[in-house]
Amino acid sequence: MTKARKGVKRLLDEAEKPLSALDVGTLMEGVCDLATVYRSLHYLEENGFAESFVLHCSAHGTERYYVSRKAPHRHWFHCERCHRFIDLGACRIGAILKSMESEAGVLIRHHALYATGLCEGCRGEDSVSELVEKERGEEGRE
Amino acid sequence: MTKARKGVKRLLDEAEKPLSALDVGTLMEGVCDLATVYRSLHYLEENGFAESFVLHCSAHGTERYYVSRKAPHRHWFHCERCHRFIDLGACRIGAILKSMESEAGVLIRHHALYATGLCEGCRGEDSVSELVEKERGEEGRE
DNA sequence: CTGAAAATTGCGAATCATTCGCAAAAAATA
DNA sequence: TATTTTTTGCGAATGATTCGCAATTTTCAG
Repeated sequence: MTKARKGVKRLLDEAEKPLSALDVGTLMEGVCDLATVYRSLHYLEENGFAESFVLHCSAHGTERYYVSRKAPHRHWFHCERCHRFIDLGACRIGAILKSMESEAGVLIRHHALYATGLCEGCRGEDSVSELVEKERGEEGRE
Repeated sequence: MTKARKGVKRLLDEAEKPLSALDVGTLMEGVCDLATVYRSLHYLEENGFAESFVLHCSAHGTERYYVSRKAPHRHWFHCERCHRFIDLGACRIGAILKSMESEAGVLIRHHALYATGLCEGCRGEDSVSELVEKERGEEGRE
């Protein structure tokens, strides 16, 4: 494994949250090129060292996020207000996926689950009423 | 509601699978511009008529897919080989999300769950052994 | 070790999905 | 029906990601 790949792998292994290619690119500044970061992420994902999911948020647009597969598969929450990831713990939907799998007659090889909303710190009265109000206004319209 | 938005809404309401902006754009050909399709999709999502998730696949790259919110929330499977969507049925992870929500102290307002793998038709012996073999080779390497 | 042969990088130029600016056209209102 | 407010078309940005290709590293056989 080359220096670039080792470096990217270590970043993912040590990260306590999903990293975007750009996050990794910034952390690898001076070590390797951004194109190499992308190629390394692909390499790591194809070889079972990492996995990714794509998330769209107002602050960062649509980006693909990577996490190490060193630790057991888990799921993430993304705050719509402060745009931070919060760990939702280990995957608990294995059984449900199994039954969906057999009912639909498919072979599931990967899955992605993430939730979005407001984190503990961001759901102060202001933010909540603000959002609820916004929603009320919008849903009402034709 | 304008003609363009009505048209896009009807397409989503009648679709039996998630549609990408490009899918919608093609179906709206001659009716309205692609930029308007994007704007209409945003309008529909913001106003509770539709919801979206982002999926990356080898055939179509990273695209955002939209589904109507007319029918109850459901989840989808995407075949890695024929790249078709298959309905996995109504959402069954409400309770799990609720517990994750309280454990993490967050307020979940949306979630996305999808699975990928091989659909019934695509997991013939050839394709499966091919994939398994590919994986064995890759996972082994350093 | 050591010198190919094979695989990976850097860099800059594409791509691709998506968004924007702005004047023209359509819809909501008075 | 005139007027104000929104939306649309079109073409030009953007932003993330990918590609081509020569230069550089790695890997490997000897």
